[in-house]
Amino acid sequence: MSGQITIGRLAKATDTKAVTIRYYESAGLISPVNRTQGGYRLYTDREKDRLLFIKRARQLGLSLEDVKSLLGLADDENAPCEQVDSIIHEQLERVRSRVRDLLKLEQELGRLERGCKAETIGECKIIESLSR
Amino acid sequence: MSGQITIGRLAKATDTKAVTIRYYESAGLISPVNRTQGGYRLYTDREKDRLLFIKRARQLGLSLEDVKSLLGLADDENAPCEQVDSIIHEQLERVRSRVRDLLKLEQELGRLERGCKAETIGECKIIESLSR
DNA sequence: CATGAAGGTTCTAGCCACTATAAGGTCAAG
DNA sequence: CTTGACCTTATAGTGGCTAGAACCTTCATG
Repeated sequence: MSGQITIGRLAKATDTKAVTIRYYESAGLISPVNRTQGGYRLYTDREKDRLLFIKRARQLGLSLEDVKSLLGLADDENAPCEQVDSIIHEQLERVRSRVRDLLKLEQELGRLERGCKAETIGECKIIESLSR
Repeated sequence: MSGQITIGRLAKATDTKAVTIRYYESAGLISPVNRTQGGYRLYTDREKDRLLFIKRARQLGLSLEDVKSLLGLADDENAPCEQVDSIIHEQLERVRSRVRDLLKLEQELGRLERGCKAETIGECKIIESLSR
């Protein structure tokens, strides 16, 4: 029961930045909240929960678009969770494919690194590989 | 000895897009070339080689900034190749660290995927995890 | 030599998810 | 009432392109 807090406190409480919270509002992930007479945004636990949800989803590497979908889905208790599953599944596939690509890259970079025993650019195997 | 070619032909020859080549020029990776009377850029093998160098470096995941440095270094035969090595080494480290992160993500996403046997959002373990 | 298609030119805006900066207004404590 | 921490909006920038508009050039045809 922390009552109403300003954006800075919410930022601290959720380890986000105030600008990011405002950005989420402008992007439609968090709806506009009540303001003080002076125009300061006032947040409640509701927004804190929502922001933490967003944070956790972002930590899964999901796009804001996907996070937005999840937030929408989360609000309808009786809807089937197929779409949730497929968002997660597709993300998993993206991650797996990215890992495969990066492992190939790691191999290649490793080969280059080990291959170069030169002192000067003229003899450098790395520059040589890149040049053809 | 292909002589002078227009941007579209260079693009085809290097599997790049013309806009990308112009972008590289504006970014300082390729220097401005001679033009026809009508203003068409005319490229030679020199630029073709340079572009292929850029492509290969980009395939290693290097930033245009790093590619630019490599191009600069490549031009000085007698310079030590330390800096080349360190660009590659740092990229390798970035890739390794990214792989580690993505593998953790894969674990987490896999757990979520396997954990959800629910039919509706109300019982969905994924939404539950994200909600706290 | 005229025409038309294919391909070139510059410029501007958009993508994503922020980050940075400026110029100003509000709030609470002392 | 002043101070200083915090808030406000607006604008521009990041990287590495991509998309589109409006216009101009080139070159193979008829």
